[in-house]
Amino acid sequence: MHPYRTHNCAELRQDHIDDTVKISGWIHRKRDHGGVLFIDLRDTHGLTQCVVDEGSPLLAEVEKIRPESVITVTGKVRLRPGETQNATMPTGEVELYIDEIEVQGAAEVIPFQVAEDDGAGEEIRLKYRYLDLRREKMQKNIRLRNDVITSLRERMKGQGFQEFQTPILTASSPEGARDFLVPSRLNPGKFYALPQAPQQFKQLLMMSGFDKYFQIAPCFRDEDSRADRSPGEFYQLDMEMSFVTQDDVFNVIEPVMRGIFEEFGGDRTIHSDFVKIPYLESMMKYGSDKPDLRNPLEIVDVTEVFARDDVEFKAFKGTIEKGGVVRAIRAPNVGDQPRSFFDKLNSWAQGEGAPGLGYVLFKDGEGAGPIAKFIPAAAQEELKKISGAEDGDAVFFICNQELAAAKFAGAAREAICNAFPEGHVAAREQGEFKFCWIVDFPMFEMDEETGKMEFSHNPFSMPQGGMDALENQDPLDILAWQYDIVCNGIELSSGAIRNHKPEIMEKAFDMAGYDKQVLEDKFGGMLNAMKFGAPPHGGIAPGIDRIVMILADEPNIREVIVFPMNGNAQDLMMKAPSTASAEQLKELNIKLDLPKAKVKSEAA
RNA sequence: GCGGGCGUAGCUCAGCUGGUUAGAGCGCCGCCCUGUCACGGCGGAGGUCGCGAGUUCGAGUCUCGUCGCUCGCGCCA
Repeated sequence: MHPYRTHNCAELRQDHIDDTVKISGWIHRKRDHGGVLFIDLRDTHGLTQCVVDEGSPLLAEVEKIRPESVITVTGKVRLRPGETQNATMPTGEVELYIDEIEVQGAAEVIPFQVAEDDGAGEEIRLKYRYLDLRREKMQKNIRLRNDVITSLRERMKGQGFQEFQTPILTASSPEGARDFLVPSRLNPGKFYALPQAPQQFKQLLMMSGFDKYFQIAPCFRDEDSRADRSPGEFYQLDMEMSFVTQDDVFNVIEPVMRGIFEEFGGDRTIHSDFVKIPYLESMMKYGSDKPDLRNPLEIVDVTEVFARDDVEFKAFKGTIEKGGVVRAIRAPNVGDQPRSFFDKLNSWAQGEGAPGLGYVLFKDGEGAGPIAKFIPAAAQEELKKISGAEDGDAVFFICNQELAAAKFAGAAREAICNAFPEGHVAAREQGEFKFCWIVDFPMFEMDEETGKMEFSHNPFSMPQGGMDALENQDPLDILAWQYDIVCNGIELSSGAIRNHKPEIMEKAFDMAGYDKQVLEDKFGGMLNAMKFGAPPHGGIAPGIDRIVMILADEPNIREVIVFPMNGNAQDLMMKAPSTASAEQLKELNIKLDLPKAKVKSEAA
């Protein structure tokens, strides 16, 4: 007989009755009745009830073994008597009568409960992640993650993509997020950077003649965390292909996404259309470049109404005179909402730093609410016309400079939708995945603080119109072959048709204020490669953690990562990051120059 | 870097307007219990109320500072 097990903890059935079997696992629960004692033995597959029968010499020993200890038990499978069968357990018809028991790994008293969700906080869960991972929900999430990744691989391979591995120690790049740096011992004073994405490598693979690349790629970015952004590192389904247009990339990735969400989405439905929304339209209608299309509210521009001479709302007029805009959101059928509905939204807006959230409620044929008196009837009619509002609807207003107004209107659109009671006509749709492509991103944007022109997204994107556009269009009007894919308000990925022409590359970087020397220094490898025959190519890189997070219906991305860091990019279990020894630093030619406050807290 | 929330037993939390010995559930320890499956019963241990200052006759409770966690903004494919 095998030393540890003949079956796993989910296998035993009536077929096994009278067999002598051996199973191993963790003690999930113990129920001690004095004479007879039950153990639910757990492994990753399931649970099996084991019995220490009355009069067994093992009783005293077993009573002392704590929950979460690992044991191996040997004994005979027996049918459970009549009404003691448990229909809620797959193995509930039978039980194992223990003849022998061996403790493989004793457990001390555990800091939180594994067998049930006792609400333990994240800090302690991360410190004892291996205990947390034993819990049913985490096992399920991680299994889902594994299944998703397997399926992604198969779907990509099925479309003829080859899987690659690219370097982890590589060069820093000036665009994008902050890099993680790794000092080089062999090259004093020099540093590797961890890749923010294998961007250049995958493009170089295209230039190397591989047609279709993909990788389950680790990416490293030294940026602050969010609920949907794991600090430090995350994984992408990174892909790139040659001789393609934007539509070709969409046609490859849409069936992958649709397939994954159908396969693992349970009873949630996927909208068949992956709607394409130009960036500018998305910012106007949804106030965001990652709109949640389950929210039916739309934003409209009503600047002209508030600019009318007969409208006397000074707060908005002043902003309009300084070039600002007024955006409006129609909230349907809120005539019967209590005053608190509007007050809560107003205090939400104030909490966001706005003066408030003005509105007009159209009720009984006239406009009501705090600012209605500044808007004469004719102008109110105009507002109704533009926003589509009818009697019983309210229209909320946001006034600011264009970008700020768009962003705040986007936030207000979400806040208003969230404020609707359950079952409201405009409440967020449930049980759906609504995808969209955001396309036609601007190539450049103006940094509001410095007034300098910058790449608005990826500097390697091909400008629409190529060299001609760069030379002859207003830079701020140039669009890029740059796209994002969004699901339920979460940005899953962005991608682009890349710039594969060195002269366009040089021109674009020049326009973004990069010296030719910088381009040489930082992207010399790829720029050179472009001069030796580069195919047109493009790709995309959907975030795997986010996909799994949506599929698992988890509000926090750390719930689908085995060993995540906390919000401050610390691994509480492994105690990373940690200090380096004097020897290590010396070897790397590094001297520390720490801020005073840090030194103090370190000492304390 | 900024703003909101939280910090009380191993875990999750209660503790009203400041007032005697800070509570509950789970867990833990002991005893009892022959069929449970969140087993049950009786008893018990366990607290720097994050830390530091202040106000007060008196602070878990009020004030200020500080640290930690978390959510959001900034930042960021």
